[in-house]
Amino acid sequence: MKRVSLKDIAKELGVSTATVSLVLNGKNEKGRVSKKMSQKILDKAAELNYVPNTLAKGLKMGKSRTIGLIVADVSNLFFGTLALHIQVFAEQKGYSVIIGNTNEQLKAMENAINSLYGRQVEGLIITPTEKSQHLLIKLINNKIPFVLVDRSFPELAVNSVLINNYEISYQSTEQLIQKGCKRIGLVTYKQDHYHINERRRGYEDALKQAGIYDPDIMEEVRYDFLENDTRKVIGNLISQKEKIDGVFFTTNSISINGVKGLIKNHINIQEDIQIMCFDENDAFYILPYSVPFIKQPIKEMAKNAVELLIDQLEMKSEGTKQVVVNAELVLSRNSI
Amino acid sequence: MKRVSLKDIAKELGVSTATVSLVLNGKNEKGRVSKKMSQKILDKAAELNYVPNTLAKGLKMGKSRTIGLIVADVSNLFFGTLALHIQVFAEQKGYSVIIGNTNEQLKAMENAINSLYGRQVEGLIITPTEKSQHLLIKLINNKIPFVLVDRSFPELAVNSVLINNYEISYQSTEQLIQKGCKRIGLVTYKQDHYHINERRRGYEDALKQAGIYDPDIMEEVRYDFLENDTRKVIGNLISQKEKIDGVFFTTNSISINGVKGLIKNHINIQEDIQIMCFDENDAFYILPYSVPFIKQPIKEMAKNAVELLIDQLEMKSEGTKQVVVNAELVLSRNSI
DNA sequence: GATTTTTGATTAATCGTTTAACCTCTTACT
DNA sequence: AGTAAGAGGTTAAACGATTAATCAAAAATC
Repeated sequence: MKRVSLKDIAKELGVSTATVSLVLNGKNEKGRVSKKMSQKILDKAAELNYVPNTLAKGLKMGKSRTIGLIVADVSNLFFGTLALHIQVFAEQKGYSVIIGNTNEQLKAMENAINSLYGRQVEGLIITPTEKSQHLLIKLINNKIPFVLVDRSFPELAVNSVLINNYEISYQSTEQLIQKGCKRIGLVTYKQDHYHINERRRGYEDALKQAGIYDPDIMEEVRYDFLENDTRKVIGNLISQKEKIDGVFFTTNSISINGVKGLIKNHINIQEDIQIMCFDENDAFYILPYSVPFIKQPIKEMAKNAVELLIDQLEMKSEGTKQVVVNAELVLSRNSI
Repeated sequence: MKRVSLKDIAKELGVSTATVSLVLNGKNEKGRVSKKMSQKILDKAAELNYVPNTLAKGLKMGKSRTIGLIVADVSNLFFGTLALHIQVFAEQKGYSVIIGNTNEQLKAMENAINSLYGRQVEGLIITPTEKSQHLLIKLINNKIPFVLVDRSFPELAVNSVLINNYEISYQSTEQLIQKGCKRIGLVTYKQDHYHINERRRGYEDALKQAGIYDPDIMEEVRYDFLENDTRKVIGNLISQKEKIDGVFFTTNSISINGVKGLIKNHINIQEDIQIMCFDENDAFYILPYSVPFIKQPIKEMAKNAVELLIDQLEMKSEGTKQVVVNAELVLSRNSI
């Protein structure tokens, strides 16, 4: 079925498209179009089921009312939830969302940016991949508004929405210490993401503060070999001559795999070893022992990212802004 | 920064936009444009960082190369994963994805359809809400190609990608029976979704076949009061005079809440009661006992949905097609 | 040398909207 | 009556791209 255009309505009514456009956009101030005609146009539009062509409008107006969202990982709950919340908030503000995916690949991020740019997005919300600073700088030079979420580069003055990675990690580690842990291991990614490193720094500082810092029980795993590497480092950790009594996992995926590894090695979580996990997971509510974890306020992050971006787009705001939302330390399973 | 258009390149080179367009689209067959000119245009385009305006092109060509994705629930891992896989497959085929969200609300689904239609999507992939048949019929009348995923309406001859809900549920229930369960309860949604009811039917038929069917231990929960209702019905189930020894949960969210409820009531899963959960969850890999569950092939569903839709768009296929992909019964936690 | 072909481009219309500028009647005012 | 103002529209250009039709000059053919 051919789509109904302004022209179709105009033709049926014997008026010009200008008149129709004026009426349908509520722009007939000062009685430019008569009541009667207005009504006829409105009626006809409804009758024909007219839906304006957003592309044409966007082309003419130079505004697409679309924002691009570039996320990292297809199969990660965190990004999925973030994406869908962003969509909801954006829609509330009258913007549509087109998504792009990087799979943590720099090249894919570049492609996504170009593709979305070609689709005339007015701005971008991005969870940048490692070493993507130059792409962001290009965006800045081209004056394309964007907001980073979840991750950022401290050396770049850009809009961002992050959680308090350092602080919450420090506090979480302190918790373990308060519980009596003396040798707290770490499992983190081997990479160069600021936000992950901040988590590590928080952990390290808490240990130093308590005087129990030991680099020997800090392990790194590769993103592309997460399962195997985690299994391996868990093995390392538990076979230390001086037994460890706690572990801090710096991401969701590491937490899951770390817990799996501990269980597989018949470690009794909470009795033999205390753990602290980054990110929420349904599993933590279900396990027969209480798993303390750091809950990221995903919805709030989404909200802030959308607002920050749209403020930029609508010129409500100048300069860059760094928003930090607080993660929450969930100790007891009061939800059960 | 003003976006670079064909016109800009043309002006700088002193040629017409037509020439530029021809070259940049590789349409200069039969030597319509000279080698030299071609190269100059290509170079200039690269120099100016030209990115074609997909909106303008779409307007002109009557093809947006965009598909709309309408999913149900923001915070559900299943849909998030589905959405992102669909995006990846669509991109591989040269299509962008715009997402809409229904939150299981009929009105929101209608809005989403209109919004996406206005954005000239060429087709839609939809997880339809309850009672949305009339919206789909409208789509059919307007000859807008679409594919339903995860859910469908058996009375409508439409394209769909579903899993083998009935069969896998039947088999899963048989498993419980084989394990020796004699009284297997059910927790499902109180609603009118065909796919969920098929799951129930599979469960029921398996019980009937085994001669242990009992409507008294089939419970329903409301979507909007999932947590409370689940807690309540779990209470009902475990306080039956004749003790139940198994439960079948028909969705992911019900499974999670159901397990929570059982644990809260100090039921010993696997010893006191066998369970069977619909949908994968990290939790099931981590629990100290093995939780059998039905794993949906989300990626395959996404792939099929995208292919089905694009075949329609590109006229490779006529009529409607119902694809059924097989879910997998995961019994042992061999992943740990 | 005249005509045809080929080469290498341009012109102009079009997609669906928007909007500044213009036009033509009525009606009102002095 | 003459003119200004208001009412109610229309015209036409523009957004950025595509493409059928056309054109001019050079090369090839007879």
